[in-house]
Amino acid sequence: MNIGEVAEKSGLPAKTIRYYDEIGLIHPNRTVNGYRSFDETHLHKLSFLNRARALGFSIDECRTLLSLYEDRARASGDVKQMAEKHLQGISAKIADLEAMRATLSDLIHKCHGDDRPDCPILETLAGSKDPR
Amino acid sequence: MNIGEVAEKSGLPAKTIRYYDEIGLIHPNRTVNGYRSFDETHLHKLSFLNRARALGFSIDECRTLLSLYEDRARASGDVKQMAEKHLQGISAKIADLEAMRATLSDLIHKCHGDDRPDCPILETLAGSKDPR
DNA sequence: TCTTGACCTTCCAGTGACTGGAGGGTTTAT
DNA sequence: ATAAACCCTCCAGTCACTGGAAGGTCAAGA
Repeated sequence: MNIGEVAEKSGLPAKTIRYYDEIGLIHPNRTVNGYRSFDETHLHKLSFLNRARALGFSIDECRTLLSLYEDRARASGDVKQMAEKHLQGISAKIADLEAMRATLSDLIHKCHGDDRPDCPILETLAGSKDPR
Repeated sequence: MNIGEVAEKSGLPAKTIRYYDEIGLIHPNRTVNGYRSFDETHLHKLSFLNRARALGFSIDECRTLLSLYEDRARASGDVKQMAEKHLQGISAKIADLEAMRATLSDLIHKCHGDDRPDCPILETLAGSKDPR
């Protein structure tokens, strides 16, 4: 398979696949003309990467996950631990964003939003009012 | 005020304040020795920026917010519109992260997490099982 | 056979918003 | 006089791509 085909099948842009090659996440063969050549195993790995990235794992975490995946003697506990740590990070981000959303939503409700210049949003940002 | 003092008062690192100067968000004066010199107005703007950034506004959005703040004839509707659009972005991010969290949490529950190698997390990433 | 268009290649630069560090000048206190 | 605590600029790195330039390759049609 050339890069275009594997890109379509894996769902990853060709650019991204070249990048994954560059940073050593995958090791496609090369044909005589210099084109990258992918087999089913490569496609499988790329799909794996696509799913792991969609779950928010970093490239480094993906590297670890891939090596765990390829290690037939791995302990599922190792994977679970990684996933749990990652889950904590996601939960923390959600909490941050929810705090932002609450504050912002509150400010939006307080702002009449017409042609007049007085605006609780700006006033809060300026520090003249408490954001809660 | 020197940069150290205004950094402490505004809550922003000195490095960040230099960066904001570089990209033209603030325009401190300079003393004869070349040090940046800040007054209350600068401090006020920096605190404004700190709060706006904490609410997740991008630097470009902050630039707009600052100019709206300084425009005595602004319409609060403009600010509200910006804030609403931003709120939508935040809500979208939360939704994405919540979907990740749900999938990940489910996978974690399914993984026994011991010394044995079989692991539903890796199996799902590999595509052999449906993540729902 | 020639050409066109769709592939593929590498390399370089840019994104956002900082952050770290090197290398050096200034000020303040002892 | 010197040491600590400031301040300065400039450069490189972060993360995970993404866009674009400049050019080689291949398959199909006229």
